[in-house]
Formats: sequence, C-alpha cells, structure tokens
Amino acid sequence: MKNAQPEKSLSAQIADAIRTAIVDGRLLVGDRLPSEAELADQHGVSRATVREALKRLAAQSLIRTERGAFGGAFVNHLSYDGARAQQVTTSTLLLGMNAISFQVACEARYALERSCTALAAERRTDALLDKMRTEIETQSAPDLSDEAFCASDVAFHRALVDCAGNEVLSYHLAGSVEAMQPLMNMITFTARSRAEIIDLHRAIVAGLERRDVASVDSALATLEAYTITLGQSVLKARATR
Amino acid sequence: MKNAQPEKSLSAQIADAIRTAIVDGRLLVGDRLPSEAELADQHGVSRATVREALKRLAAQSLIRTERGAFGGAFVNHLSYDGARAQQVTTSTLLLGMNAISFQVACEARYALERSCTALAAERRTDALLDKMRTEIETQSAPDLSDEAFCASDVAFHRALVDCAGNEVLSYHLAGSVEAMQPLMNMITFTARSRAEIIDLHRAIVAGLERRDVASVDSALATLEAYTITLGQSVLKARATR
DNA sequence: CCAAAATAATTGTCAGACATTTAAATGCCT
DNA sequence: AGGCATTTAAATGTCTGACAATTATTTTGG
Repeated sequence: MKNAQPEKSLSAQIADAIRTAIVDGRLLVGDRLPSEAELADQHGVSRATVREALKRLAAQSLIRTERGAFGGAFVNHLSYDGARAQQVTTSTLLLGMNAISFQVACEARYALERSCTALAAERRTDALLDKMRTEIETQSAPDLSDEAFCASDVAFHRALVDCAGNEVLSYHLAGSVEAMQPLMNMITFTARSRAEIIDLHRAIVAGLERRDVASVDSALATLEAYTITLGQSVLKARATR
Repeated sequence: MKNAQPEKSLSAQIADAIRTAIVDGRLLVGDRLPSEAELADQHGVSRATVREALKRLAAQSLIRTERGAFGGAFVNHLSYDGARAQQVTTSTLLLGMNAISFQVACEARYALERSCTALAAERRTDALLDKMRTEIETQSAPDLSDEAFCASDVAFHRALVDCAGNEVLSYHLAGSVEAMQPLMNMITFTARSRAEIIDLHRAIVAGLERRDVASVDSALATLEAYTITLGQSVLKARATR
C-alpha cells in the first residue's frame, strides 16, 4: 500500500480524507457533512481550500450541496443511472484518447454482450422482447439518420442485457456498450448493411423467445463479424480518399 | 439539445464548458489551458470560482495542474489504469449503497468473467499462465489472511481476463471484478473452502493451457456455484447469530 | 390562528494579498 | 565561449475578509 505523496495539495488531501470516510461507511448516504466553516476549522485550513475539496467530491457525485439554512453538503445516493453515466463518461474519454482500433473495440463489445445471453434466454420477459421489436421497427424506417440508427441500436442492445434480469450486470454491460458507441458511429450505414443488421436483430429476438442460447450467440457472433467487416471497409475507403 | 439550467453554480457551468471542449476535441491531450487569471477574465468571474471549476475537472482526471512558471492546467492523458481506478471507485460505491444481494453480485461477476474465456483460451501466453500459477502458490500458503487471499484471488482473475489479449476488454472486466471484491470479502474462507477454490483455479489454468474453453467455463461455473453456496452459509450464520 | 416579516445558518462569489514552485533569463567568473 | 549561481517572472496554492443569495425556522402582527 503506497502512502500519501507528501506533496499533494491540501484540498486534495482533505477530499481524500472525506472520500475515504464515505467509502469506508463512516459517512452514510444522506448524512450531512459539517459546514464549510467547521471543516475549515477541523482541518486547519481556509474555507476556500475546503470548498475546492468539496467540489472535487461533487464532481464524482459523492456529495451534493444545498444552499440555505440547514443546507450543506450531503452524502449522495448513487443511483444506477448516475453511476452508469459516470462510467460512460470515463470510458468514452478513455477510448477516444487511446487510439483504439475498431476491431479491438468491437471484439470487446460483443464479448461483453455475450456474457448475458444465457441468463437473458432464461429470464427474458415479454415486455423487454416487445421493446426490442419496437426498436427493430424504428431501425427499419428508411429515412432514419445514421445517428438515430445507432441510438436505436444502443437501445436494442440495452434491452438485450436487461433481459438477464441482473441489475448489476445491466449496469456494467450497458455502460460498456454505450461507451463504445462513438467508435461504432464511425461506420456509415448503407441501406443494405442496415437490412443485414436488422435481420440479425430479428434472429436475436427470435432466439430469446425460444430460449435458444446457441442461436442468440450465433447471431451475435455473426453481427460482430459483419460489423468488423463494415468497419474495415470504412477505414479502407478513408485511407484511399 | 438542452440548454443550461439557470440554477447551476458558476463553477459548475465553467467546468461543463471546459469538459465539453475536451470531449469534443477542441482541447487535445497535452494542451495547456489558459491560466486561472485568464480564464477568470474570459468568463467574467473571480479566480476562486475558476479554481473550483478546475478542481472538478481534476477530480475526473480530465486535467492535471503543474505549478511554477509555464505551469498551469493541462489536458490529461487518461490511462487505462487511471480509468479503471475511477470505474472501481464508482462501482464500489454503487454496490455498497444499494444493498445488492450476494447472489446477484456473484452471478454478475462470473457472467462477466465468462465473456473472456474463448479469447483467453485462444491467446493465453506462458507469462500470464505463470502469473496465475504464482497466485495459486500464494493462495496455498496456510497462514494467509483472508484479505491477502482475496487480493490474490483478484490478481488471479485479472490475469485470466488479460489472457484475452484485448486491452479494452481487460479494462472493463478488471474494473468490474475488482469493484465487486468488497462484496466477496464478506466470506470468511475456511481452510477447506480455500482448498476447493484453489483446485478450481488449477483447473482453469489447466484448461487454458490445453485451450479447452469448455473446461474453463465449467470450472468457472463450478466456482460461481460454490461461491454462492459459501455466501449463503455465511449469511445464514450471521442471521442466527 | 394564520400569514407576513424578521432572523439565522449556510453556500456561492468576489477582491486582494502573500507564499511557493519552477523554468527561463541574466550575470559573473574562469 | 562556456558553465555555474543568481535573479526574475509566471503560475498555482493558500489565506483573509467581505458580501450576496438562499432557505428553514422563528417571530410578529392582525
């Protein structure tokens, strides 16, 4: 366990101290932190320094602040949606900054997605199957923009992971898949490629309905291979442009 | 496109503006932001407000600050390790705050882990197999603390996901698995349960070595079932205590 | 008794000052 | 000319004190 670097700003040290208190459970959800003035006294620093520390925590959604009498900083309840949004921000940035090859990203995406097929086939509900069918309808609209097509694609795959009926799994998978969407957006979809993708989406829904894991896996594998092919042709077209 | 909410602090607005500039690529990795004084002028606010905004971004690892002449705030390169650490913080907190049942967490963990077995069997390297064997040795030490056993368990499973040879997949899986460790730590491991787990770890390594996906999957499934059984017995023991 | 006004606690913002750090510029000596 | 010490300038880190804005509680007036 590495110890604190001696040269770390006071505001960072104070933020770390409070963050540790929250993660370790010494501060519970809904608890109110001492006022900025009290914290300043306790840590022997100025209010400005305490405020910078609190802003760091607020940026991580660990706390929220309320103004007015009996306001202050409160330990936040981190919802699945909030956590997923943060995960997507981090992952999107990571992928955008590290020159990930399309093939690697695609491989990761579909590998992750396959992790829920067994549970999804077992537990899929009619409501989620309907949701997936609705998205397929949306994707079939001939005048749909590429962006809208991709958005519906995300919604479709999100419904697929939700079929697994495990909220923790949904959180991780939905976040991962969503974060990779900007990379997927590099592809310009022709009418023909859309049709092939939609066919595979239909196969996935049909497989889930029959609780046929193998056919769902197979459709996902085909989708992966097809998406990589599409991506490579797009890259080739760009290279020769 | 939603417009700015009128009731958002100035420091949050400025942080959002800079964050958007980074995500949209108007600020590139390594770019230096204007000095705090300049930013204060540009946005028509005080330096303290700008500083709070910058601390928010620093908390998300979007920027770093350097002191001294020609220092300032620089757009950060987000490393896989940095991103994973953030993901772990968020996920750990989420799981700790939402009363996740042990079974659900376990199911999610092993489902995620199974997503890399096919690639791992195909691409595993001798170096990673050796790493896994080393961890098994560590886990076999009779006087090992529960914490150290769990830490080695994390290292073992991390090596497993690294076998897939896909850095994006490693990032997501390692983060997910690591975040669930506090839940796994609820289990107190007896000598006998450790022995069973180590046997399954050996089976996983052997399966990878033979590139036998089915046996790796099977070992993981057994490990999942066994871990859930252990968890349930621990919970039962606590309830009757 | 109820509504309006005062009150107090707290965060949000500002202005100015000083301390500290660091790279670059300068000057001095060989 | 070249190398070492010193100075300088630019920037962040911190402190202080003040005021504005917000909001729950308390007081007051009818």
